[in-house]
Amino acid sequence: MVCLSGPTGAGKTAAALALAGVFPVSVINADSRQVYRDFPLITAQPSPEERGRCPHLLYGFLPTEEKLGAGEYARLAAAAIREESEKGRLPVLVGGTGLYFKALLEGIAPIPDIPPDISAHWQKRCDEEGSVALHALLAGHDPAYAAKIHPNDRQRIMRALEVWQATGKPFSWWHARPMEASPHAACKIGLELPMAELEPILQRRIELMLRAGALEEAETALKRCADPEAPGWSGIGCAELHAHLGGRISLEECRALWFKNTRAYAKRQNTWFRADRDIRRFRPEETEAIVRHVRAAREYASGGQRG
RNA sequence: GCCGGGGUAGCUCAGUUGGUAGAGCAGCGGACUGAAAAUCCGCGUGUGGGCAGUUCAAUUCUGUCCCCCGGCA
Repeated sequence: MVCLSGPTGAGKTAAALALAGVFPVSVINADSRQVYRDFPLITAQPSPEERGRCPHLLYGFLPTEEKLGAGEYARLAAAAIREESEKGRLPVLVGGTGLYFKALLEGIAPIPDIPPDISAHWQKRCDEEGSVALHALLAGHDPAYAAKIHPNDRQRIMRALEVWQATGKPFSWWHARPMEASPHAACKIGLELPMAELEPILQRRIELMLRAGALEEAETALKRCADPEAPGWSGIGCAELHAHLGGRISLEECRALWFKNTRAYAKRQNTWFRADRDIRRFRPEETEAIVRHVRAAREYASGGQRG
């Protein structure tokens, strides 16, 4: 399979379709936001026209009020990869969510789902006592993991505490258990663009989204699910439009915030993918080189099977 | 022209009873095991508007000039 990563706006969809012009590609989403049904435009999902050019899986199927954890994603993606491979198609994972790629390729600790009341309990305690106090508490039960995370990192502190309470085992105990990595060899490709070149693209894309009806999309989504805390609303663009529709910020402020947050996100994605030395990097317009690279990887893989 | 407020980091500002300054945001770098478009961490030399004066020492006090904002003319 091929894993196509890179920051938002770098042209992953176009590169995937270029591959689809040469190989029997099935595109599988690897983006935590493009799974949402109510935000096809704002999360930059492939258009219906684009989806018509080859099979596309795991896009736009989740309602706004539901969340898709990395483990559940990895299961869905692994099943899709297996099915498409069996059909003789080349699975091309496309997305910008580093944790999803990691969970899929390297596996993820087999931790059971946490009952919602336990999560809510730690959320409440964190609000009341603060993350530093809970970090100290965590250090008493799981010093190894507490040492790895910062006392301000409430999200990770709460996750570790709820796993510990719900399973009776420390978070780091779970991490030490064997994980199920993907059996498929991955050809990792990363699109890369200097921030100075990416910036105007991101700026322009927001304007295009607004012109194409992003406000209307958010209004419709608001009728289905008005809760700004719902998982689907936490996407960049979604949250800003929600605030604007609620009258909390002007459209101009919305635009500015949307761009600022998108840019910061692209930087975080670069940091994540830069750390992976197995990724072969290309500029977005190097489609021919990308095709050659994938062809070579496929020949190597099939040769390896024979020999 | 007069009266008041102000000129300090890229931006918005704080502070220094005189010992040459620090927050937020932005920017840059990093971490990342089920919310990950999330959640966090690290990085701060800037002619303190210009010039002069007082002082051992001025961003701080004094004078003067320049610029911005509000009011009065």
